[in-house]
Amino acid sequence: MTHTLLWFRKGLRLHDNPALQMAIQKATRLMPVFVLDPHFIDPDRVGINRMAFLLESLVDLDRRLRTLGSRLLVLRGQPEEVLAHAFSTWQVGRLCFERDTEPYARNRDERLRSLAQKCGIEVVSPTGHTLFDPDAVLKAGGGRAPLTYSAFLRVISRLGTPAQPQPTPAHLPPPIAEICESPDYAIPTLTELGYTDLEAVNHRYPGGETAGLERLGDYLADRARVAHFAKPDTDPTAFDPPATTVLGAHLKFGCLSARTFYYEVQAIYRQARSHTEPPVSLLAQILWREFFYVLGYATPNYDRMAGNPICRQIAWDDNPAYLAAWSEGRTGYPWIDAAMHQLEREGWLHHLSRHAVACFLTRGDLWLSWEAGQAVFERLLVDQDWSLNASNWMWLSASAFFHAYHRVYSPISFAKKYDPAGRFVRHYLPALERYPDAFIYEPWKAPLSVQREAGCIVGRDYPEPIVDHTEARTRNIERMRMAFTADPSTLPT
DNA sequence: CTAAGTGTTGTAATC
DNA sequence: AGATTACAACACTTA
Ligand SMILES: Cc1cc2nc3c(=O)[nH]c(=O)nc-3n(C[C@H](O)[C@H](O)[C@H](O)COP(=O)(O)OP(=O)(O)OC[C@H]3O[C@@H](n4cnc5c(N)ncnc54)[C@H](O)[C@@H]3O)c2cc1C
Repeated sequence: MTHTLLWFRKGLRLHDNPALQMAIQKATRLMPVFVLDPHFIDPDRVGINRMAFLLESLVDLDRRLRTLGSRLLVLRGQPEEVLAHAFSTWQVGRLCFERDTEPYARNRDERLRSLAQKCGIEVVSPTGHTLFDPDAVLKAGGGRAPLTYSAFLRVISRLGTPAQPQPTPAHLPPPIAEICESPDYAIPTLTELGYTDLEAVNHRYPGGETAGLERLGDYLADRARVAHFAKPDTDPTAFDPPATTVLGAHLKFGCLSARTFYYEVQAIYRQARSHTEPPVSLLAQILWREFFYVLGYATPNYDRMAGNPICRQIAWDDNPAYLAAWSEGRTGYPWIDAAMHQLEREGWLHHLSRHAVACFLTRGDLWLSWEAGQAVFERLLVDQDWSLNASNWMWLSASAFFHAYHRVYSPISFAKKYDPAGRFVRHYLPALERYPDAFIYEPWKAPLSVQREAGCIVGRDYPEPIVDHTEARTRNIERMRMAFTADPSTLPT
């Protein structure tokens, strides 16, 4: 007779879930638990779209558990406290949870592990979130995380292919009788968690395993698009529908298994006459995720410049007015502002839009720290993912991985090649809706008569550009050059 | 050790 | 119109 507590954190799914598989091996009673940790429940730090996505994912998980004779039990409070209580009241003998390599999680899980062991509880914590065990990747790389993508691909090729996805169980052991129908463990509402503006929930694809698998199926149905997917050629201004999968949040919360994604794409490649290759292919995208997960695992202070051995040390400015203008989408550059409004409204941006706004904030125009941008993304992105967010911010700010700092995105010309008529800008910045195409990316250049005609006067109804891009770009490339020559001692050894 | 090859995704001017 | 080039010359990996 074994009472097993299965602790869901990420990995909010029943398909390909190693922790679940191990949990049911010996269990006579299975208690599937999610803990509402106050650390993650904070309307000031977690945007409403991501919280809504999480709650949808929990509702779906509960529904799926119930079809297998089980249910989700939501506990509220510090994980150590509420789980310690659960261990004793439910006579738990075994604790299973998916391994999480982020620093907060490693700390938390270490404490939980020793607590459980003190209570004589067996702890099982398999890898399930990534394609490979990050320790196995490190070992294959000689104990270091590769710093280039191609070196990373070589290293993982030594590991063979990722483990095959595990099937969804056909039935589950029930929880102990007293709590099967108890209303005490219900999934909360947004209001209960302190969110007030419920109208603002506007993410495009709902959360949950069911929705994630469905979205994957829908995207993969266009086999030619999958086979010929080339990331830099996808259109950042496409929004209805977006050009890429928008599966980031499902992958981050584990509603969708990375291995399932991997093998489903492989299946299409096998039937296609030809397909694209890394680094641009669709399969390559899930490998980028893997690459950055390993780096985040192996690198100290990964989400900061200070004390981060792979991050170039740069004397960024501190300018709260610029930062506010950027994060609130009022820089005076319509393409940048429209993207920031899309981020705020929907919690998602195309990869190249992320490039554009990140470059603008850091080395391109405003010369502000990537950490400030990371914090804004962390709050607003539905697919916010600790390793990926930090990695990509370092990339765009030329702090690590990427060094061709004279390649600066233009906030005027870049989006024009995709969307000369400015559909994207008009959609996300309705104030500019009636501008003629010729001025949609540079409204300040429109003659006053045109501005009046369009019903939007620059400086009154829409801001003047906060910096002159051409000047800022020249100056910042020079500053970059100095940062690159100034301090070679900060480079990794 | 040195040296050559390589690197997801820029822009603007030019032919 | 699509490819080529200047811009200015970097870091990491591997031979
Ligand atoms: C400044 C900046 C911050 C970012 N922050 C995040 C973040 O917090 N969370 C996040 O998931 N992605 C982040 N990205 C990476 C990338 O932009 C998104 O993963 C992608 O745009 C999400 O859209 P999608 O799911 O349609 O991507 P697709 O192109 O459909 O890719 C499928 C999946 O592959 C993975 N992937 C794709 N591109 C990358 C990449 N560059 N790095 C790592 N994994 C990748 C993601 O899991 C993604 O969902 C960031 C990029 C930048 C430039």
